Amino acid sequence: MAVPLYQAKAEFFRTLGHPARIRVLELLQDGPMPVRDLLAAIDIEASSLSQQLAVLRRTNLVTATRGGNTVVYALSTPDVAELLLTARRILGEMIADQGQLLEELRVPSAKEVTA
Amino acid sequence: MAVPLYQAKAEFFRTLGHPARIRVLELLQDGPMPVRDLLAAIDIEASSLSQQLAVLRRTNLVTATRGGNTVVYALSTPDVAELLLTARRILGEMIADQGQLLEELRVPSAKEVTA
DNA sequence: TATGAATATGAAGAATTTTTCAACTCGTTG
DNA sequence: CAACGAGTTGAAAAATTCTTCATATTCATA
Repeated sequence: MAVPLYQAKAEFFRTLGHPARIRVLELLQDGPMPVRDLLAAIDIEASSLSQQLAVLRRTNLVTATRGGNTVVYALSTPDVAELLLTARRILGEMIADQGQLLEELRVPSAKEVTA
Repeated sequence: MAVPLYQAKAEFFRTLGHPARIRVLELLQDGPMPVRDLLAAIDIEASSLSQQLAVLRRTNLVTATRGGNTVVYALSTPDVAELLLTARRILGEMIADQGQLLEELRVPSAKEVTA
């Protein structure tokens, strides 16, 4: 079953399209981290985190290695960090533009974006 | 209702996570294009394309301007093209790695990726 | 103005993805 | 070896997203 490239791309982006998964990737930018720590940082049920980690593993965005009792995750390539950076920049600009627009229109936003 | 940044990011990626939407963005990289042409290029029902265009509009990734009887779409910022480029590169590398792995293992892939 | 072409929208059902909960695997330690 | 802690997995229910189809809009033109 051949998968056209544009569909592969869509799948790729879709795997980035989940809050927990994004957070995991961002945490891993600073280096490998055991599940325990991810769990502490993300505030989500252990089981749910595992599921999302499984998604990231399946798509080869991260790797997991078991050390004794704990499992340590890491980005499988630093490129991911770069992609996140680009996305962050674009999002920043888009939000800035919107903010500017809102400013111009003097309309209070119903849904503000914070850090 | 405040939206935390990591959630905004997830939403952003999710809107890229659909084959038709990716195709639209890629087609628009070469410049603005009327719906008619998008429709001809994408092979999807007109109504369905409209829905996806609406998603892209809502997230401000594209802009639509009506000229007489036709509506022309355009990327709202060239940054989007850059993001797609980065993603394309990463995907290429990831697929290459997988291909290499498969090669090493001499295992035929069940699901090949083509252009 | 009536008709037609291009595009958009609303709503219902179909399909996918998330969440949740119980059960399970692996090492560790008592 | 039994009991425990760390993670993972499977399956069903809950939530979201897609497709589809009928109906609207909007402009052009007969």
